[in-house]
Amino acid sequence: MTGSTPVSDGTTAKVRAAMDELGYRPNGAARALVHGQQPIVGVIAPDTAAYGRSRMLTEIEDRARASGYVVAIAILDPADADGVSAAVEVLLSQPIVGVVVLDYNSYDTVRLHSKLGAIPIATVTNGADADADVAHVLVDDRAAARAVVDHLLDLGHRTVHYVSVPYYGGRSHPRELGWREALDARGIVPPGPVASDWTVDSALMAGAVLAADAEVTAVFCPNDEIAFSVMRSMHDAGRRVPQDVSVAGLDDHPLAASWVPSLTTYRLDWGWAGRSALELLIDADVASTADARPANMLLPRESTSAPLV
Amino acid sequence: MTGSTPVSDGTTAKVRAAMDELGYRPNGAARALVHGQQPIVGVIAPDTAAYGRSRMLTEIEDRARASGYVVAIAILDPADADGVSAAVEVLLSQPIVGVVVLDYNSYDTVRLHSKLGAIPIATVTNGADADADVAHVLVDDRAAARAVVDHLLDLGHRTVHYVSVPYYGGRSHPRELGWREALDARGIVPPGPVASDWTVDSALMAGAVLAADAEVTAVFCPNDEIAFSVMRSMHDAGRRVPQDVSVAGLDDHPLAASWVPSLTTYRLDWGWAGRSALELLIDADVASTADARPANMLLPRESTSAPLV
DNA sequence: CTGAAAGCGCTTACAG
DNA sequence: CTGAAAGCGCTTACAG
Repeated sequence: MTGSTPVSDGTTAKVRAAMDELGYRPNGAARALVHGQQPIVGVIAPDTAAYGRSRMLTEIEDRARASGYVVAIAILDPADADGVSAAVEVLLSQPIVGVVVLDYNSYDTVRLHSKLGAIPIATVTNGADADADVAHVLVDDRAAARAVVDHLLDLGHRTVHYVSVPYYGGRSHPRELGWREALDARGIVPPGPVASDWTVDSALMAGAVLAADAEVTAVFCPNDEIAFSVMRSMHDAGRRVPQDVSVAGLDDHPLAASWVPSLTTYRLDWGWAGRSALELLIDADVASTADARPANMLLPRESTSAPLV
Repeated sequence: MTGSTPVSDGTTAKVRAAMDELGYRPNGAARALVHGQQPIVGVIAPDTAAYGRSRMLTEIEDRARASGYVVAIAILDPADADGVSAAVEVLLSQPIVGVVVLDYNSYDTVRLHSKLGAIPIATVTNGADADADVAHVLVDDRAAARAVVDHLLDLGHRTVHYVSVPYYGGRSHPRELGWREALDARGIVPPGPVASDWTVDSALMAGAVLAADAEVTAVFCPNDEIAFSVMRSMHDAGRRVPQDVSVAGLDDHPLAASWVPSLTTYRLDWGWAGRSALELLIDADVASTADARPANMLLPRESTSAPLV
């Protein structure tokens, strides 16, 4: 069956026939015992419903299955350190091949555990905590944010406001850094960001705060979902998008083009990121991913325009 | 360690200390060999990015982890029978506890394989192919659709149009059946549905067809994502929602309330469905799920109103 | 080519 | 309470 030893055709056929007749299926656990490893890769991520992660998960699973691996998933709140530890324990109770981490925040926690168990990990990072010790795929959030803010500035806005979201260890999100960089480059002092989290309700409130400020003519949101809610709040406050306020997001969510007005955003190739991270784990031939670099791009749409004079 | 045999406290402590020092972790494969089963449950679903399924997956994983199970996922196009078979093989190469099927369409395929391997399965079904032989959680799509269409009719619309989507074996989707039922109950002959699939582009085209028909004053869409696109097409054609055309969806997508106009829809408790399906697999005490019945409900919002006279 | 032994890392009886 | 044997279902050398 394994093909490791020459066997006559007749015998092979007889064995195969018996297998079919009995519905025989090799026991993966026994196999794993011998090989010392299960053909399983773990994925750890918070909230896989968010657009980027859901894309990555889909592509990881697809790529893994193509190579005969099963994907085991743990979805957790990275803030819950105990929960993360427990989940890692459950995952590592199987002699799995490695773990793909789709969350920057729980990154350190997982790395800790991975060291304990010597389990390989690969992570998708936006650069903030890239670490030469850990295999990672880089998604350049900062450059993407800069491109969006530059677009807004190029349209003639004097400044661009930002909705901030919590980030790893109290640091600034790379998208926030990109926003600051773009303003700094033109000698503009960044206005104070309006705080939000990743929920719809919180984003609606942040949007209301921005809508109430007559100075605001352009808003950059850290992702498209937040931008949708901000546009809603602008509408509720009677401020037209883009005539009164331009709003831009980041990711290119599937609904971004359907929204009224359609959302200006920046496409990030999350599918590529997920796939590449997985290959880091199961492929020796890592270099092959280098030339598959994604075509990220700015997508100007209806939600942004020059400010009214 | 297993607690199956009495051991003195001193010895227990020494063993624990040694475990910590060596970073010992029991080998799950060896354990599984003895027990004849891995603490793994499989999940088979197409496109986990869609709202309902992403909710179910999240809850399934959460519930499974709480009981010490790992969730192994296979994401596949149900139309691809060979792909489904292959994925099931990969999944079943592990002696897993069972499989939760989140897709009505691939249901039969999986059942076939599950019979071969005698692997228990639990499925989330909308009633169309409910089968007493298979453990299932019922999500009453038909009743939900009826409630939405009734709402539209109650507002005074003479009829309600429908965007149809492909379904299992060429049959009508239960949401389509609910739509027909509601119209039939009032003696209204259902207008021909406009065909679409689950993609944004296809829904936009269906919306354009409906927008071009001056007779159309109310549209029921099989889910919220499609409704969003239909609203976009209405806008592009210069038809106002809800003044000229009322549009309603089904699911209560997180963005439904943020959309402009906010979308009238019907909340389905997908989290409950996923969780319950998993419990069917790992809990002997199935009855406990019965009284946890979800509070589904109609959510009238801005996208629907009485027709202009 | 074929057959039988050893061993993967555990758990469960079963003697002491 | 402690220690050592048997066996879970496979794969890999190793004799014939």
